Amino acid sequence: MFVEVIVDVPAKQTDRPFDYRVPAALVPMVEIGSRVGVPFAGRVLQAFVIGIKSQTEVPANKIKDISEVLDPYPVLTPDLVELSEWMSHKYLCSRISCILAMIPSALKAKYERRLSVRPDVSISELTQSEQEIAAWVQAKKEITLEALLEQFAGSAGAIRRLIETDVLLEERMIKNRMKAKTQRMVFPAEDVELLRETLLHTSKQAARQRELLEYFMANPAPISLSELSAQLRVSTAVVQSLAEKGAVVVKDIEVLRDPYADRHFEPSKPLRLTEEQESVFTQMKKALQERERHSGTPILLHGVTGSGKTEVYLQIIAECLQRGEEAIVLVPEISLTPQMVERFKGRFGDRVAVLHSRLSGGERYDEWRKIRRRQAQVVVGARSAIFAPLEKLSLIIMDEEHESSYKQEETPKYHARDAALERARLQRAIVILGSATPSLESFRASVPLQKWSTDHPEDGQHVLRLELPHRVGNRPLPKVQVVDMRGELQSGNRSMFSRSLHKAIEERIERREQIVLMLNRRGFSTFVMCRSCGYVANCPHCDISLTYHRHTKHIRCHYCGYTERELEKCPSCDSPHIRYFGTGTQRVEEELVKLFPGIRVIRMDVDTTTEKGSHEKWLRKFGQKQADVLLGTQMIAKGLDFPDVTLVGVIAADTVLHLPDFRSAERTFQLLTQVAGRAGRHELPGEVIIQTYAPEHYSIELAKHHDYDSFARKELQLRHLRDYPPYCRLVLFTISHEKVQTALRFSEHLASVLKETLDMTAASQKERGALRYEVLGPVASPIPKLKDRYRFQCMVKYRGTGDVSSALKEALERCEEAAKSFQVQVATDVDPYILM
DNA sequence: AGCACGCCGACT
DNA sequence: GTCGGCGTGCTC
Repeated sequence: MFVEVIVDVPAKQTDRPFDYRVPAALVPMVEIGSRVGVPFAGRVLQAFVIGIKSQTEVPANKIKDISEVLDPYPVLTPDLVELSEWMSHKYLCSRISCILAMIPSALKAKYERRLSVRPDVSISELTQSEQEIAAWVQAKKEITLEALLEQFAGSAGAIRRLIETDVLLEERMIKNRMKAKTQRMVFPAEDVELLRETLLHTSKQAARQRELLEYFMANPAPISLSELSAQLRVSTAVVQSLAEKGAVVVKDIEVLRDPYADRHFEPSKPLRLTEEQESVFTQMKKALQERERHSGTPILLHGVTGSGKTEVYLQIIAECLQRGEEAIVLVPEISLTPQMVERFKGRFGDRVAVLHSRLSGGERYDEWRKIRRRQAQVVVGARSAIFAPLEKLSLIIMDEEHESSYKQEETPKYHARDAALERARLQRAIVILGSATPSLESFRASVPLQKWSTDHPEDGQHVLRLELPHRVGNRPLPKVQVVDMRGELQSGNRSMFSRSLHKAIEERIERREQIVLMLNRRGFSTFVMCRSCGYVANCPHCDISLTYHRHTKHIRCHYCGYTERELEKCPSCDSPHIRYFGTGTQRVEEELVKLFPGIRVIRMDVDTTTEKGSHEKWLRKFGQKQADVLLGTQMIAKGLDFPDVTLVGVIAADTVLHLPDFRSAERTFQLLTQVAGRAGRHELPGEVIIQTYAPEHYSIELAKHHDYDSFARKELQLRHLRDYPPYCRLVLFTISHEKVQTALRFSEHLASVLKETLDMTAASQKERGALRYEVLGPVASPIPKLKDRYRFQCMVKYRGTGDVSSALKEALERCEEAAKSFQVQVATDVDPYILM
């Protein structure tokens, strides 16, 4: 048996399959997706099996045996192996980076080289320094190579010689960082007769032992030692005595860490669906039933805030489970709150696994293993949960599908929506994309039910659009008032709160209702400026102003981490009038306290929510009405549901609008709609006040009227006119080098190679329809200098159905040699979200 | 990446 | 002569 593997080496040249022989003893343990250890360039490395075959073309003198199988189960399901190939092709990144993104970081192997002195060796024949080293190792018994090199810095040669001459034995290991948690369990003898027998032979004095034996005769289930001693108040000595008599067996067994072990989830029953929900549910159920025949219909669920999307999700998942199948629910990281988890755990109990970044490494590893061992059928998680190793996956739900956090900004720079659609295609699963404000990409691809299958064949390019246009219980959407802040200023109000917002806050405090205040952090001033000469503190390594951090009294670069102490006087004019603009939320908080003495504010921003569990803590406090105002950045716009919130205020709605980003109007509309949806979700009616300097902007005007359809139509028109996604696709190349000239010259080279390869591709695909494309740039990147490197960017814009990835890959390969010799870095971002 | 291999200058 | 510094090319 031979296998093709991808070896865990982060190099371009090795990012291809290598063939190995599987020794007979390991054959039964090797499957597609297995993680194995293989000899590779003189050491043992972790590798992933992507193919199995009975023959190989590799010459016999080259082929080697795999050395071990690292896990009891394959870490990747076959469809994930295939998905990793799609991902590396689509996002122009290495196969191994895609595979590593699919497994918990606990499985990312560390390598370790342990040295020990060979027992029978005599040290006396060695040189002085060699003897010293050997003696040190002997004293330590075993030491890692790293530690030894550090101890005897400068004697690398001697150490190498000792290894080569076999004085030091070297053991190379693939090390798993994560240890399984164990629990001491007491197993009563299966034979009840044996227990009775033991009881007969136990003297009256050993009352505790008799008690315990009687307990086990009544309750023959295994029980943990700690629980047993707590319940029956017996010490472990008693259990030990019984173990010696053979009546019980005490054994450590592996247990999974449960991040929610200390929480109780109130079981919930399916709610009665509204007529609208019911018809949507029926369509979903139909898609699920027909998935084998139609290879899965993707569905866009467009439902206004408070329309009961989650209940529909829960019921379609129940349907999926009833069929013996499995589901993934993707949720944006920030809305993966305990409230959200509770709804899923409450309905499906232990069958739910939760994956998100706030879990500890061990917890995440164990939730993942729970899935791998088929103990969970529903996975709720953030972006990377799309890679959960479910084998009978038939349903993928992506809530708030428009959220930009679904796009990973590190390599591999994948979008979870596209990964979901592709994985669903491979598994014939159905995808449900849910949102109150669908992304324009999804909206444009969607077709309403009436036109489905008549005008649009199921070609994989379209999604079925289902609508939930009303809130549950016919509650009205909140009234939205837009306040023109220019008018406020003209009439003498220089506060950051308009008169309307001020009055509305006052009213809520009086009525003991609650308030959500949102500040769009981006674009709000956080820089350090001299009021005398206008000097702004900039990072010496990046073209970016430094940010003030009040709690540490430091100014810091957000991009490279450069930090210095706060300034006491201006470095340029010596003036002491340095103005520190705190983070936006801190300023708002100060102003609130000043204007409304006694007001209780919970501020949620990066500063207050970095600690584990702090996010939940603050929300719980707010839910228990320990505060009047919840003040925060975008993180409070999503998914929150508090019955007493009757006012939502947006301090400055248009800060994002002026950024040079074609999605800024879309982002503004989405944000305003989402945050407005936090108000009046229950009995009390809600009110929303939006402060802005651009009240006439269509994104604000249409958000005011909750008019998604008009917004989508208008925005699509503009995108079409300006030739932006979803009417074309973008690939962004960012080129960086220490010297401006080198960076620029290489960028020009890359641009011309991109043009050439695209020309060739287009020519060869001519008869199959037009591939239209443009290579833009190079231009200076919006952040022209970062970490002492100058940055330029090239953009490829294309439309059509041809395989552009292959052409771009070829172009990159053709430039690789030059890039390497000039030490130029090229970063590639397919379908970028951030154009910096 | 990181290992072996090989070429070349420095020093026992 | 031998040691170790670094450049090159390959890894089943």
